[in-house]
Amino acid sequence: MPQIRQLHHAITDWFAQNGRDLPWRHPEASAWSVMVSEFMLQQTPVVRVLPVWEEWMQRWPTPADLAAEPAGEALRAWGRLGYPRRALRLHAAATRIVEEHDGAVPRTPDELLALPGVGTYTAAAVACFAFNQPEVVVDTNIRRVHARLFTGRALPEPSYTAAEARLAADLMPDDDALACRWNAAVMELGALVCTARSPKCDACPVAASCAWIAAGQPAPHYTPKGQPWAGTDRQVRGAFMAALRDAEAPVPREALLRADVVQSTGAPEEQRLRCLGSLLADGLAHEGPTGVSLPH
DNA sequence: TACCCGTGGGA
DNA sequence: TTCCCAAGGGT
Repeated sequence: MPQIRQLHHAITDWFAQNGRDLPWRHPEASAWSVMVSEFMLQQTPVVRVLPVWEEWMQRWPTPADLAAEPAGEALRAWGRLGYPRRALRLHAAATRIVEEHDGAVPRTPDELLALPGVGTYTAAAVACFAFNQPEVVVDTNIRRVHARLFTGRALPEPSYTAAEARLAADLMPDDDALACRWNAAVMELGALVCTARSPKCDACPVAASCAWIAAGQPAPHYTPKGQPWAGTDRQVRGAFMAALRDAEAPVPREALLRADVVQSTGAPEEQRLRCLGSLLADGLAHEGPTGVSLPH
Protein backbone atom coordinates (compact mmCIF):
# COMPACT_ATOMS: atom_id res chain seq x y z
CA MET A 1 0.00 0.00 0.00
CA PRO A 2 1.36 3.41 -0.90
CA GLN A 3 1.81 6.06 1.72
CA ILE A 4 -1.39 7.75 2.74
CA ARG A 5 -0.04 11.06 1.53
CA GLN A 6 0.33 9.66 -1.95
CA LEU A 7 -3.32 8.66 -1.88
CA HIS A 8 -4.32 12.10 -0.66
CA HIS A 9 -2.48 13.69 -3.52
CA ALA A 10 -3.58 11.26 -6.21
CA ILE A 11 -7.26 11.50 -5.35
CA THR A 12 -7.44 15.23 -4.61
CA ASP A 13 -5.48 16.00 -7.78
CA TRP A 14 -7.88 13.83 -9.74
CA PHE A 15 -10.77 15.70 -8.08
CA ALA A 16 -9.33 19.07 -9.03
CA GLN A 17 -9.29 17.99 -12.67
CA ASN A 18 -12.43 15.89 -12.86
CA GLY A 19 -14.80 17.00 -10.12
CA ARG A 20 -18.20 18.20 -11.27
CA ASP A 21 -19.01 21.88 -11.18
CA LEU A 22 -22.00 21.60 -8.84
CA PRO A 23 -23.61 24.86 -7.67
CA TRP A 24 -23.56 23.95 -3.99
CA ARG A 25 -19.79 23.59 -4.26
CA HIS A 26 -19.30 27.16 -5.39
CA PRO A 27 -17.44 29.39 -2.90
CA GLU A 28 -20.41 31.74 -2.62
CA ALA A 29 -22.85 28.90 -1.83
CA SER A 30 -24.46 29.57 1.56
CA ALA A 31 -24.46 27.05 4.39
CA TRP A 32 -28.21 26.83 3.96
CA SER A 33 -27.87 25.96 0.29
CA VAL A 34 -25.37 23.24 1.18
CA MET A 35 -27.72 21.89 3.81
CA VAL A 36 -30.63 21.82 1.36
CA SER A 37 -28.47 19.97 -1.16
CA GLU A 38 -27.52 17.38 1.45
CA PHE A 39 -31.15 16.71 2.32
CA MET A 40 -32.09 16.37 -1.33
CA LEU A 41 -29.12 14.14 -2.11
CA GLN A 42 -30.06 11.57 0.53
CA GLN A 43 -30.70 8.49 -1.62
CA THR A 44 -31.31 10.65 -4.68
CA PRO A 45 -29.04 11.14 -7.74
CA VAL A 46 -27.45 14.53 -8.45
CA VAL A 47 -29.10 14.95 -11.85
CA ARG A 48 -32.56 14.78 -10.34
CA VAL A 49 -31.66 17.10 -7.47
CA LEU A 50 -30.17 19.93 -9.54
CA PRO A 51 -33.34 21.53 -10.98
CA VAL A 52 -35.27 21.24 -7.71
CA TRP A 53 -32.39 22.70 -5.70
CA GLU A 54 -32.19 25.67 -8.09
CA GLU A 55 -35.91 26.31 -7.64
CA TRP A 56 -35.66 26.08 -3.86
CA MET A 57 -32.71 28.45 -3.66
CA GLN A 58 -34.54 30.97 -5.82
CA ARG A 59 -37.67 30.72 -3.72
CA TRP A 60 -36.24 30.17 -0.24
CA PRO A 61 -32.70 31.60 -0.09
CA THR A 62 -32.61 31.46 3.73
CA PRO A 63 -34.03 29.17 6.43
CA ALA A 64 -36.39 31.97 7.47
CA ASP A 65 -37.86 32.13 3.98
CA LEU A 66 -38.78 28.46 4.09
CA ALA A 67 -39.94 28.55 7.70
CA ALA A 68 -42.33 31.37 6.84
CA GLU A 69 -44.34 29.12 4.54
CA PRO A 70 -46.58 26.15 5.32
CA ALA A 71 -44.91 22.74 5.29
CA GLY A 72 -47.25 21.80 2.45
CA GLU A 73 -45.45 24.26 0.18
CA ALA A 74 -42.16 22.48 0.87
CA LEU A 75 -43.84 19.16 0.07
CA ARG A 76 -45.26 20.50 -3.17
CA ALA A 77 -41.96 22.02 -4.24
CA TRP A 78 -40.22 18.76 -3.38
CA GLY A 79 -41.94 17.38 -6.45
CA ARG A 80 -41.00 13.85 -7.35
CA LEU A 81 -37.65 13.67 -5.55
CA GLY A 82 -39.01 10.86 -3.40
CA TYR A 83 -39.04 10.29 0.37
CA PRO A 84 -41.22 13.39 0.93
CA ARG A 85 -40.70 13.18 4.68
CA ARG A 86 -37.31 14.73 3.92
CA ALA A 87 -39.12 17.88 2.81
CA LEU A 88 -41.17 17.86 5.99
CA ARG A 89 -38.04 17.49 8.12
CA LEU A 90 -36.17 20.15 6.18
CA HIS A 91 -39.03 22.55 6.79
CA ALA A 92 -38.99 21.62 10.48
CA ALA A 93 -35.22 22.10 10.57
CA ALA A 94 -35.59 25.56 9.05
CA THR A 95 -38.12 26.44 11.71
CA ARG A 96 -35.79 25.26 14.45
CA ILE A 97 -32.90 27.22 12.93
CA VAL A 98 -34.99 30.37 13.06
CA GLU A 99 -36.20 29.71 16.59
CA GLU A 100 -32.99 28.48 18.18
CA HIS A 101 -30.11 29.75 16.03
CA ASP A 102 -31.24 33.21 14.96
CA GLY A 103 -31.85 31.96 11.45
CA ALA A 104 -28.26 30.86 10.84
CA VAL A 105 -27.36 27.24 10.10
CA PRO A 106 -25.38 25.99 13.13
CA ARG A 107 -21.80 24.94 12.50
CA THR A 108 -21.06 22.24 15.04
CA PRO A 109 -21.91 18.60 14.33
CA ASP A 110 -23.73 18.30 17.66
CA GLU A 111 -25.99 21.25 16.93
CA LEU A 112 -26.60 19.98 13.42
CA LEU A 113 -27.40 16.48 14.68
CA ALA A 114 -30.11 17.92 16.87
CA LEU A 115 -32.02 19.15 13.80
CA PRO A 116 -34.75 16.93 12.33
CA GLY A 117 -33.60 14.94 9.32
CA VAL A 118 -29.91 15.41 10.12
CA GLY A 119 -28.04 12.22 10.95
CA THR A 120 -24.37 11.37 11.27
CA TYR A 121 -23.60 11.78 7.59
CA THR A 122 -25.48 15.04 7.00
CA ALA A 123 -24.11 16.67 10.17
CA ALA A 124 -20.54 15.90 9.14
CA ALA A 125 -21.16 16.89 5.53
CA VAL A 126 -22.62 20.29 6.40
CA ALA A 127 -19.87 21.00 8.95
CA CYS A 128 -17.28 20.05 6.36
CA PHE A 129 -18.66 21.35 3.07
CA ALA A 130 -20.41 24.46 4.39
CA PHE A 131 -18.03 25.46 7.19
CA ASN A 132 -14.77 23.84 6.11
CA GLN A 133 -14.35 21.88 9.33
CA PRO A 134 -12.33 18.66 9.19
CA GLU A 135 -15.11 16.23 10.10
CA VAL A 136 -14.96 12.59 9.04
CA VAL A 137 -17.55 12.23 6.29
CA VAL A 138 -18.65 8.74 5.30
CA ASP A 139 -21.34 8.09 2.74
CA THR A 140 -22.14 5.16 0.50
CA ASN A 141 -19.61 6.28 -2.13
CA ILE A 142 -16.80 6.59 0.38
CA ARG A 143 -17.64 3.24 1.93
CA ARG A 144 -17.44 1.59 -1.49
CA VAL A 145 -14.11 3.21 -2.37
CA HIS A 146 -12.65 2.12 0.97
CA ALA A 147 -14.00 -1.41 0.56
CA ARG A 148 -12.34 -1.81 -2.82
CA LEU A 149 -9.14 0.08 -2.17
CA PHE A 150 -8.29 -1.45 1.22
CA THR A 151 -10.45 -4.52 1.83
CA GLY A 152 -10.54 -5.91 -1.69
CA ARG A 153 -14.27 -6.45 -1.71
CA ALA A 154 -16.56 -5.30 -4.51
CA LEU A 155 -19.07 -3.69 -2.16
CA PRO A 156 -19.25 -2.85 1.54
CA GLU A 157 -21.48 -4.86 3.84
CA PRO A 158 -25.02 -3.52 4.31
CA SER A 159 -24.31 -2.32 7.84
CA TYR A 160 -21.71 0.31 8.64
CA THR A 161 -19.09 -1.09 11.02
CA ALA A 162 -16.86 0.46 13.66
CA ALA A 163 -13.86 -0.74 11.67
CA GLU A 164 -14.97 1.31 8.69
CA ALA A 165 -15.38 4.39 10.86
CA ARG A 166 -11.90 3.88 12.28
CA LEU A 167 -10.42 3.45 8.83
CA ALA A 168 -12.11 6.62 7.56
CA ALA A 169 -10.78 8.56 10.55
CA ASP A 170 -7.28 7.17 10.08
CA LEU A 171 -7.31 8.21 6.44
CA MET A 172 -8.13 11.85 7.18
CA PRO A 173 -5.34 14.27 6.24
CA ASP A 174 -3.72 16.02 9.18
CA ASP A 175 -3.87 19.27 7.26
CA ASP A 176 -7.28 20.80 7.98
CA ALA A 177 -7.25 22.66 4.69
CA LEU A 178 -6.88 19.37 2.84
CA ALA A 179 -9.34 17.40 4.97
CA CYS A 180 -12.56 18.67 3.45
CA ARG A 181 -11.21 18.44 -0.07
CA TRP A 182 -10.25 14.85 0.70
CA ASN A 183 -13.77 13.99 1.80
CA ALA A 184 -15.28 15.56 -1.29
CA ALA A 185 -12.69 13.95 -3.56
CA VAL A 186 -13.22 10.39 -2.33
CA MET A 187 -16.96 10.86 -2.54
CA GLU A 188 -16.65 12.13 -6.10
CA LEU A 189 -14.35 9.28 -7.06
CA GLY A 190 -17.01 6.87 -5.87
CA ALA A 191 -19.73 8.72 -7.75
CA LEU A 192 -17.92 9.02 -11.07
CA VAL A 193 -15.28 6.27 -11.30
CA CYS A 194 -15.51 3.72 -8.49
CA THR A 195 -19.21 3.17 -9.16
CA ALA A 196 -21.27 0.29 -7.83
CA ARG A 197 -21.78 -1.20 -11.28
CA SER A 198 -19.31 -1.04 -14.17
CA PRO A 199 -16.57 0.88 -12.37
CA LYS A 200 -14.22 2.79 -14.68
CA CYS A 201 -10.98 1.44 -13.31
CA ASP A 202 -9.08 2.64 -16.42
CA ALA A 203 -9.79 6.20 -15.29
CA CYS A 204 -8.98 5.62 -11.62
CA PRO A 205 -6.02 7.53 -10.16
CA VAL A 206 -5.33 4.84 -7.56
CA ALA A 207 -6.04 1.67 -9.55
CA ALA A 208 -2.42 0.61 -9.12
CA SER A 209 -2.89 0.31 -5.36
CA CYS A 210 -6.44 -1.06 -5.35
CA ALA A 211 -6.88 -4.25 -3.31
CA TRP A 212 -9.99 -5.20 -5.27
CA ILE A 213 -8.16 -5.06 -8.60
CA ALA A 214 -5.23 -6.93 -7.06
CA ALA A 215 -7.66 -9.64 -5.99
CA GLY A 216 -8.95 -9.99 -9.55
CA GLN A 217 -12.10 -7.87 -9.10
CA PRO A 218 -14.18 -10.54 -7.35
CA ALA A 219 -17.91 -10.16 -7.96
CA PRO A 220 -20.15 -8.71 -5.26
CA HIS A 221 -22.26 -11.09 -3.22
CA TYR A 222 -25.85 -9.95 -3.30
CA THR A 223 -28.02 -10.41 -0.27
CA PRO A 224 -31.51 -11.80 -0.96
CA LYS A 225 -34.05 -9.26 -2.14
CA GLY A 226 -36.08 -7.11 0.14
CA GLN A 227 -39.72 -6.52 -0.57
CA PRO A 228 -40.82 -6.17 -4.21
CA TRP A 229 -42.03 -2.77 -5.31
CA ALA A 230 -45.36 -3.44 -6.94
CA GLY A 231 -48.15 -3.48 -4.42
CA THR A 232 -46.13 -2.02 -1.55
CA ASP A 233 -47.37 0.65 0.79
CA ARG A 234 -44.58 2.86 -0.50
CA GLN A 235 -46.02 2.77 -3.99
CA VAL A 236 -49.52 3.50 -2.75
CA ARG A 237 -48.37 6.31 -0.44
CA GLY A 238 -46.44 7.81 -3.33
CA ALA A 239 -49.58 7.77 -5.45
CA PHE A 240 -51.54 9.58 -2.74
CA MET A 241 -48.84 12.21 -2.41
CA ALA A 242 -48.77 12.76 -6.17
CA ALA A 243 -52.52 13.32 -6.13
CA LEU A 244 -52.26 15.79 -3.24
CA ARG A 245 -49.41 17.72 -4.87
CA ASP A 246 -51.49 18.17 -8.00
CA ALA A 247 -54.63 19.24 -6.14
CA GLU A 248 -55.25 22.95 -5.70
CA ALA A 249 -57.92 22.46 -3.05
CA PRO A 250 -58.67 19.82 -0.40
CA VAL A 251 -59.79 16.57 -2.00
CA PRO A 252 -62.79 14.82 -0.47
CA ARG A 253 -61.64 11.57 1.10
CA GLU A 254 -63.81 9.38 -1.12
CA ALA A 255 -62.55 11.11 -4.26
CA LEU A 256 -58.93 10.80 -3.14
CA LEU A 257 -59.32 7.08 -2.47
CA ARG A 258 -60.56 6.74 -6.07
CA ALA A 259 -58.06 9.11 -7.68
CA ASP A 260 -56.61 7.81 -10.95
CA VAL A 261 -53.01 7.63 -9.74
CA VAL A 262 -54.15 5.75 -6.66
CA GLN A 263 -56.38 3.38 -8.61
CA SER A 264 -53.54 2.65 -11.00
CA THR A 265 -51.61 0.96 -8.20
CA GLY A 266 -54.26 -1.70 -8.08
CA ALA A 267 -54.17 -1.58 -4.29
CA PRO A 268 -57.22 -3.01 -2.52
CA GLU A 269 -59.46 -0.75 -0.47
CA GLU A 270 -58.00 -1.94 2.82
CA GLN A 271 -54.48 -1.02 1.77
CA ARG A 272 -55.55 2.37 0.42
CA LEU A 273 -57.22 3.18 3.72
CA ARG A 274 -54.20 2.07 5.67
CA CYS A 275 -51.81 4.14 3.56
CA LEU A 276 -53.91 7.27 3.72
CA GLY A 277 -54.09 6.82 7.46
CA SER A 278 -50.34 6.49 7.74
CA LEU A 279 -49.76 9.62 5.67
CA LEU A 280 -52.08 11.56 7.95
CA ALA A 281 -50.30 10.14 10.99
CA ASP A 282 -46.92 11.07 9.53
CA GLY A 283 -48.01 14.64 8.94
CA LEU A 284 -47.51 14.32 5.21
CA ALA A 285 -51.20 14.96 4.67
CA HIS A 286 -53.92 16.82 6.55
CA GLU A 287 -57.62 16.11 6.74
CA GLY A 288 -60.04 18.98 7.24
CA PRO A 289 -63.80 19.44 6.92
CA THR A 290 -63.69 19.68 3.12
CA GLY A 291 -61.19 16.92 2.47
CA VAL A 292 -57.53 15.92 2.43
CA SER A 293 -54.69 18.24 1.46
CA LEU A 294 -51.00 18.79 2.00
CA PRO A 295 -50.35 19.99 5.58
CA HIS A 296 -50.61 23.66 6.54
C1' DT B 1 -30.94 -4.43 14.65
C1' DA B 2 -33.97 -4.70 10.98
C1' DC B 3 -37.18 -2.53 8.64
C1' DC B 4 -39.58 1.20 6.58
C1' DC B 5 -39.64 5.25 3.82
C1' DG B 6 -40.25 7.37 -3.04
C1' DT B 7 -38.72 7.78 -7.48
C1' DG B 8 -36.60 7.17 -11.85
C1' DG B 9 -32.88 5.56 -14.76
C1' DG B 10 -29.41 2.38 -16.38
C1' DA B 11 -27.49 -2.30 -17.16
C1' DT C 1 -38.11 -6.94 -18.36
C1' DT C 2 -36.25 -7.20 -13.96
C1' DC C 3 -33.30 -5.72 -10.70
C1' DC C 4 -30.06 -2.68 -8.65
C1' DC C 5 -28.88 1.61 -7.14
C1' DA C 6 -28.70 6.70 -5.67
C1' DA C 7 -24.42 12.41 -0.91
C1' DG C 8 -29.54 8.42 4.75
C1' DG C 9 -32.60 9.03 8.72
C1' DG C 10 -35.88 7.45 12.14
C1' DT C 11 -37.79 4.03 14.94
